[in-house]
Amino acid sequence: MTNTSTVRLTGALEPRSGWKAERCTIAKSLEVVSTRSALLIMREAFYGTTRFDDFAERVGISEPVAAARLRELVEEGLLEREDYREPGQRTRQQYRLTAKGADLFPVLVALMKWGDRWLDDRGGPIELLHRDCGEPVEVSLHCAAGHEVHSGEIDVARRRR
Amino acid sequence: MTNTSTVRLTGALEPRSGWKAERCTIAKSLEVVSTRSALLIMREAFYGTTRFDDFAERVGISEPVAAARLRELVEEGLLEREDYREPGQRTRQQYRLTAKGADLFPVLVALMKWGDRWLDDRGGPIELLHRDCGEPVEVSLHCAAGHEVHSGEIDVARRRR
DNA sequence: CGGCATCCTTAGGGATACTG
DNA sequence: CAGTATCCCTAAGGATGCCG
Repeated sequence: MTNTSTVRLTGALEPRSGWKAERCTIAKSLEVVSTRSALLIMREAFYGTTRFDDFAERVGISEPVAAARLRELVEEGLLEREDYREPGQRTRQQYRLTAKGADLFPVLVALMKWGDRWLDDRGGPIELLHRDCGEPVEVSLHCAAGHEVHSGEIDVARRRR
Repeated sequence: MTNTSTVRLTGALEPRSGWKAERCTIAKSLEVVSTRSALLIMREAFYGTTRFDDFAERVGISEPVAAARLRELVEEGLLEREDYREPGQRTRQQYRLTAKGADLFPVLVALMKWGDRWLDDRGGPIELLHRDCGEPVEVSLHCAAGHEVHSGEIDVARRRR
């Protein structure tokens, strides 16, 4: 009997078919955000942090590391750097989420929810609440027909086209 | 005006409140699976891979790295190692997903979907389909009341209790 | 088959000091 | 404030070879 948590590979994806996942977009995503510091900087960006020193301090990394990660995240298009000046103040810089960066939010929530369930004895320190209705926010897998789906109920196929 | 992609920190979470995210479960999760090889091994586990050599070959990592990551993932409880013997065959080992490991699936799907949208010009090489109805599988954020939610519509609060 | 031992290179990251 | 420069350490990972 096979593990009920595995997906089912169909069509041209069986292990002996020569499929090597070289175009795997999980791997591609990890090329961009596989480091702890990169994902924690993204977390801070979602929390509203925009300034260099705040990123370094709140993530708990040194300035050289913050500088390297921020530069890479800007190069990859997840953050954009802009100067701004409030009336009577000097020019400041800020890093802001781009659409590409903002779209990474489900990854962070999925990591947080997993950690809440498996790595914290009190279910995690914070809660995400839908502002409109106050209900807790969850991450889930579902199909286009609206059914909730688990890993064991999934077929994997080459994208047709 | 603030970035519409950021969440809103409420109550005792404002930047000057002393909140330092030291119990952050995103950070804790990344302690377990922040390396590329760990997450790609988990991907392979979901694809049904169970044997040492297959992990190393299909992930594209050397045996020493595969050995180190598999050992760590077993220690962390995401995989379990077991011996099995088919009738008339010699004993083999296999690595199987635990409940804790299987629960990581949404993280991998979220990474894959992000990569499909932003890092591949054809929307990604593979599709996940709900076996029961054949419809594509998506990952989404929603509240307990069933509303779809985006990052800009979320309040973050300390967990009450 | 399922590893481990050894050696090597590179990347991630900290500490400190310095600059515009 | 927003970094850069320098130095150092450790972790990630590849290559090769060996072993039960």
